[in-house]
Formats: sequence, structure tokens, C-alpha cells
Amino acid sequence: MPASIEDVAQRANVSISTVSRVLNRRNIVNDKTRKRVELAIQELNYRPNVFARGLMLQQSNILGLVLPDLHGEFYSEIIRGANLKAHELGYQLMVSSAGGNNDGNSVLSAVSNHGLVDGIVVMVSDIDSKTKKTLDKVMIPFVVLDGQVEGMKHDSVVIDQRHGTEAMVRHLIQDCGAKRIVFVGGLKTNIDTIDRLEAYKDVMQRASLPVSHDDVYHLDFSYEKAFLLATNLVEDWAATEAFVFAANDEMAAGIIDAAIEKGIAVPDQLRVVGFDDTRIAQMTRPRLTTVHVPMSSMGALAVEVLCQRLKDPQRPPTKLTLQSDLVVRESCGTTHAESV
Amino acid sequence: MPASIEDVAQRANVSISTVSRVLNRRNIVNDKTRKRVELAIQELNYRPNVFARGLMLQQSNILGLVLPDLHGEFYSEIIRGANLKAHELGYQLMVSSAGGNNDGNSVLSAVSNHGLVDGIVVMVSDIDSKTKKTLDKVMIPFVVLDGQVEGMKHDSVVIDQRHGTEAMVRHLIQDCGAKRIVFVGGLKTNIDTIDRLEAYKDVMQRASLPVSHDDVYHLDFSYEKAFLLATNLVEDWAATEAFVFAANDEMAAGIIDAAIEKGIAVPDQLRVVGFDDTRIAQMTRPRLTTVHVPMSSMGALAVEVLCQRLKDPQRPPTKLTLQSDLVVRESCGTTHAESV
DNA sequence: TTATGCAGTGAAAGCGCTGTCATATTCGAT
DNA sequence: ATCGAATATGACAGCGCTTTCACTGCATAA
Repeated sequence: MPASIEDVAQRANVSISTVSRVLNRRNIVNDKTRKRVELAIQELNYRPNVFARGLMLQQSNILGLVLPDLHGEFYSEIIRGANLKAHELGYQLMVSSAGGNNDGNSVLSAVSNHGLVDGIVVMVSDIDSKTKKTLDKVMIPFVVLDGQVEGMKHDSVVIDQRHGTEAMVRHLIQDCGAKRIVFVGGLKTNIDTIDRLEAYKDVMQRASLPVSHDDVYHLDFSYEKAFLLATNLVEDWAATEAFVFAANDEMAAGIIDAAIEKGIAVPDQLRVVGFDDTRIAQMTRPRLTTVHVPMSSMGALAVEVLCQRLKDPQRPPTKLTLQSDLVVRESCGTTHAESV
Repeated sequence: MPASIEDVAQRANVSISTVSRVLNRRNIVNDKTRKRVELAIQELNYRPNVFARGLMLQQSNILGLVLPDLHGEFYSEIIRGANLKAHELGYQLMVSSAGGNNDGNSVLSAVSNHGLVDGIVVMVSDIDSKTKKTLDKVMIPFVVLDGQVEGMKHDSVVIDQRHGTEAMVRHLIQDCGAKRIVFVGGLKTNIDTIDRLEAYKDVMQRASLPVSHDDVYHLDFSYEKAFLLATNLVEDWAATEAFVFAANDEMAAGIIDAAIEKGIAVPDQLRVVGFDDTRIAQMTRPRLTTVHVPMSSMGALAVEVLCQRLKDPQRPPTKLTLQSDLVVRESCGTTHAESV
């Protein structure tokens, strides 16, 4: 049984009020008394009980982070960034996946743990996800990652997909001389895919390049699916000097490997670019030209915004936009970097 | 301000004791009363306050998971498995990284949050890590992942590196006809590297094959370092028909890419195998022959063991060993699978 | 009738802490 | 000496819950 504040008080021969005071550096405590108390705390290896504290203070210093999935480099980075920042600000992070069999229930469960977490960071990548509805019931502050919930006031941290996507497509057209660009996206309902696809179409049209319906594919962001798809098409793509714009690095890697397997050299015979700038982009030869999405910053920033809201519940909702930037590497054939 | 048990009691016209009783399905509550209370709970959308509950029960239903790092497929999988199992058993998971600037302090902090977590799962991959010392002070149940702390009684879940490693080396020698196997490991102090290296040496010696000191490299598990190393050596390796056994998939991928860049075909001219069987193993062409380490099972199992200990603190310490198994794919040249 | 048992409920004591208010002590100024 | 302010500390009321114990009816047995 761990020591309580009472034990410390007894040992230091003071009242628990005094102990509490030195603990919270509040009011004035006589220097000698303080030393005595501090000694007692050390000797007993005393730590305030979180529950008692939480009960009084109505806060836990725990933040929730709910992601669609915990799999893969992308989420890994967000967690990392969020975790670091949370610790920096004196919070603990509780990570959950909304996906899997729980389907948004864990949001609810994390939240309905009623006061366990002081606030949450949620990522809702699927547009018709139940999570959004669940969010309605959330009574504590939350910030939405990479999305916006209609008709609700809340903070959010989003990625400007547009900027990076446009820079990429422009680069492909202007610097690399692309005439045809195949777009390999994620699921049709995926919010990122939608944004990126739109930006891609815009730039294509502005450049008076045709956007063929047949040149837009919807996969599931996986290497495997992309590899399979590319296996069939890569020769045609190479023959027509098409460029391939994959909506994440993993798929780009799959496409490149499919090309190599078919004896098609990247970037000499086929140019492939990715999105996200995960570690995979550098774990591929040629290294991927891709769009850098500051994932760990996004996680960190979300935590920061959340903490600010916690401090000042009245402040107007913020929407922070992070820039996505073109990163030119080798897989597109030019190393001639565009300044972004 | 959320509803309290008091509010529910009032609305249902009963005492808080009765509410508590229906909440905890304890003792007998008259059916009619129960219905009334349940209705009130619904209407008020009432959830018991975790802190008050924790204060009484001295437990939080939160488990801590402390990993050396949160980066990469390997840890990702562990988190995933642990998270799933934790939810399944009615617990929440709190994930921390011991690494980074905190250096084991987060273990302490997570733990010294005194009662916040009911127990923790720790992974200590570095043998002279401070974390081990910190563990001494941990007063709550913990299970160690992939390691053992000398002189302490505790549960652990470990991977039998030996089995997989030996199977791999044997496969390379017997089925693939390897005469020289280069070992590319992680840091010298890394516990996994040590185990794997030892097993590798054993099998080599048993097969009367020379283990040259020059054929053992210590990198840092990264693609980049492996790529760089391999760039210089890959031609020599190919010329001498050496096999390369990398201590994780990432390095194997780096080596393969280095080979391809030098125009050396894998597996035709050079055979490279990995370890861990992360998703990377399948995101590489040729797909990696590797050793499957059941990471997500490991995470899940650790959580399970921890929960059992929580239920029965007296039970003798368990040490669970998970098998690592050879997975033969393409990068070693034989698809002739050895039965394991 | 009185005793006995039992299902069903409420009152109240904490769990370990914070924060308010009251109290005790000191000290310079009257 | 006397007083007020400033300083330092303690007593105690909760925070929302669980749990023990006591109590109320009411049915059954003596």
C-alpha cells in the first residue's frame, strides 16, 4: 500500500494541508517546514494519488488520441509527434484505434470514461464514418485531425492537400513534361483521396491536359493492391510515357516494384511519385518524389491546440492548416527541384 | 457538468446505494426499481466518474505499454496487438515511448503516476538501459516484453529468437547451399542482435562453416545504413556467392536495393534474407525470406498475462515463449520451403 | 401472538486529495 | 502594553463513488 498524504504529514509532523501546499507550490510555507516535508516525501517515495487528485480537480492530465488505425508509418508518426508534445506539456497520451471491430466505439468508450481524458484528438479519415456522429455526444474538448465536422464548432488541424498536390502535378507537367498522369488513389470515400484527386484534376485541366476517367484508380492504399494493378498496366503506362501519381508512398513503392519486375526501369522508362513522405519514400530505389505531409507536426500541433483549449475553453475555434510540400527525389526523373 | 450518481438517485427516487448496486450488478435490486434506475441513467446519459471509482477501488483499468520507441512497423504491430487485447479485456491502453529525450523517465512517470495504471508492459531492448534500474522501483505488476531482468521476479513474454534463427541459417546452408553467410546485425548491445548472432554462429560451427569476424557487421537496424554498407560490399558478396542475413527486414530491403542499383540481381546473383516479417518483407521485390516474429501476438499475450497477474497477484511468475518461424519467400533463391 | 428470516433499501463512513476558512504566531507600529 | 497586519499552519468540508451496517416490511414458522 503506497504512502498517502497523511503518512507524509505525520512523518513531517505537519498537517496534510501543509503537505498539499508544498506539493502544489501554493501559498507560503516556511522554509524549514518545507524542507521537512520534502524530506518525508522522499523517504516515503510518496506520489499523490491521481484519482483523489482527479476527483478534486476534475481533470486527469490525460489526453486521448483516436486514430482510424494504428497500422503503418503514417499513424506511427502522428502518435510519435503527439506523444512527445503531450509529455512536454505534462500530459499523458492514451492512444486508441477507432477502426477494427470497435468502429468508433472506442472513441465513445474512451470518452464515456467520463472525465478520464481531459480532451481528445480524433482523426476521421472516412467521410461517412460513424465516428462523426459519435462526436456529437462528446462533452469534452476535442480537436479533429485532418478533417472537419459539419455543423460543429471545434478546433482542427488540417493538411492543405491542395498545395502539395498542385505543386506535384505542376512539377510533373512543367518540369518533367508529363502529358498523361495516372492517379492511383485510396478508397473513394477517403477524405484525403477526394481532396487530392480534385486538386489533381484542377491542375490538369488548367494545363489543358485530358483527365481520362480510366486514368483514375481507387485502391486501398496498400502496396499489394498497387503492385497487382501495376503489374497489368505498367507496360502500357511505360509505352505511353505516362506518369503515375500514387496517393501514398506505399502504393508508389508497389508500382515501382511491379515495373522493375517487368523489366521497366524507373524513372527512365516510367515515372512514379507518391504522397506522404513516410520513411518508405526513402526506403525505395529510386527514392520517391513525393509530397511531404508533416505528420508528426500534425500530431504535436493537435495536442498543443487541445491544451490551449483546455486552458481557455472560451477561445474561438481554431483551424490550423499545415502545408504539404513537394519533395523532389529520383522517381520522377528530374532532380531539378522546384522551389516550393 | 456531467450527471452524478446523486442526480440519478434523485431522478429514480432511490438512494445512491441502490444506483450503485444496479451499476455493479451486486446484491439484489427489485426489478421495478432496477428499471427505474436504468431509465434515469439513460435519460441523464450518466457515466460513473472514473476518479471516484478509482479512488474507492484502487484501480483504473488502464494498462501502460512502454516501448523503446514508437517508430516503425515492429512497434506498430505490438501496439496494435496489445491495444486490441486490452480493449477486449475491458482495459484502456496507455502507450509511451521510453526512448527519445526521456530515457526511461516516462516509464517512471507513467508508473509514478501512482496508481494511474494498474500494471505495465515494458519492452527493454537495450541491455544496459536505465529502464531496467527504473523497473526496480516499480511497485505495480509488470510484464517484460522480449527480455528478462536479472534478479527480479516478473512475468515475461519472449521470442525464441534461436529457433527462427537456426531454422533460417540451416535453410540457407542445407537447402540453398550457402557456404558463406554475412550477418548484418543491429547495435552490439541490442539484446535481439546478441541472441540472433549467437544462434547464427552455433549453426555455422555445427555445419563446419567458418564464421569470419569480418562477416559480422553491426549497424542500427536502418535501411539507410544497410544500403550504404551494401553499396560497397555487394559486388564482393555476389562474387563470392555469399548470403546475407540481415537482422531485420528493413536492412534486408536496403541491401537488396543496393544490389539492384549495382546491377546485381536478387536472388539470382545475391541472396538476402531478413528478420521480423514486418510488412516490409512483403513490400519488397523479391519478397523477403525472413523469420516471422509474432509481434502483435506478443503484445496481446503480454496484456493477457498482465491481466491474469492483476487478478491473481500470488501466482508464480510466468515466462511465455513465442516461437519465431522461418518464412521462405523469394529473396533466398529457393521457394522449396522447409517445414518448420 | 411473537419470533425468525430474508429480500430490498437507505444512511453514512471513508478512499486521498484540494481549497476555504479559522486559528495561532510573530512583529512593527502605536 | 495594545493592536492590526502579515505570516504560517491546521481543521474540515467536500469531490463521486463503493461498501458496510442497520433498518424496514412482509412472509413464514412456532
